[in-house]
Amino acid sequence: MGSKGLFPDLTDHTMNVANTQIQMRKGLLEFCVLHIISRGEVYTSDLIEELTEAQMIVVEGTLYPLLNRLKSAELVTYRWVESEAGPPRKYYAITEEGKQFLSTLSDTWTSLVNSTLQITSKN
Amino acid sequence: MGSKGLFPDLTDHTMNVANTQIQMRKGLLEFCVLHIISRGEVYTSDLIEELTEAQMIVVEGTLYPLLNRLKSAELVTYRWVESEAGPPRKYYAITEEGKQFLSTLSDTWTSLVNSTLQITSKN
DNA sequence: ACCAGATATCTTGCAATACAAGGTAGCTTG
DNA sequence: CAAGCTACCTTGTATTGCAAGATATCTGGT
Repeated sequence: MGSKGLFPDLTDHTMNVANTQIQMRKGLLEFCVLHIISRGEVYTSDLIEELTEAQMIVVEGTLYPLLNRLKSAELVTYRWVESEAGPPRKYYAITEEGKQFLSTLSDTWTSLVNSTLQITSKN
Repeated sequence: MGSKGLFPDLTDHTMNVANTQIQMRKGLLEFCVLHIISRGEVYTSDLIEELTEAQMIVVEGTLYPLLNRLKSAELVTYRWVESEAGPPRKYYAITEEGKQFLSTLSDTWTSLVNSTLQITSKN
């Protein structure tokens, strides 16, 4: 939000709903992706389809780096599978380490929902 | 997670639980802070106290920039109030614009909870 | 052989922001 | 008037969602 120019930043009221929605989804997206993968092998288009069905829109530019991070952290693995029509696909599966991580994330998510409820239910 | 050095980044398994917890809270923190302010004038220590009670830890270095962003976006206002013991305090109150914003955030939050539930309840 | 289109993966650059750490300043007490 | 507390603010770092575009594979029509 910083004004990096020479002038006072009069247009810097950029805190908008869309931006906050993005913020809210961070981390949650990782949680959901890991959960979907934990249910069985999927590739990227499968993930996008299920996330979109659940009203949680995600684009490729977001998902590929996220999957690479999960892979680097050894929370998921993948194997190449040839497609009947088109280039080969990376099918992702969860690791043991990933399962433990997912379990902790579930607890964190439950806590956050409860904390938010505690605050927003006050009047 | 990129390896920026000359060697393969063997130590780059930095995707940890704490990090993801931070991600999950982004945006949500703004939502909760705005909600607390909407219930009546508070200053920073009040906010920290209530957030801590709800297990949503936050430190000053996070909260002050956040409050300044809310002020710049005209979602909240503040007035100086002298303290009986110590330096004066900024007491924050929500604006009409802030109330509308908060209402939209509530809807977003509800949607996200439902989306996550839809995904994580599958098996 | 070749080209167009569809599918799939990956990369670059930008913007936003939580946090750690440190700084400034007012007030009270001994 | 020095020490300690309270309160507000700033700087630097790391992370990451997204837009936009690049690369590569396969199929089918000509």
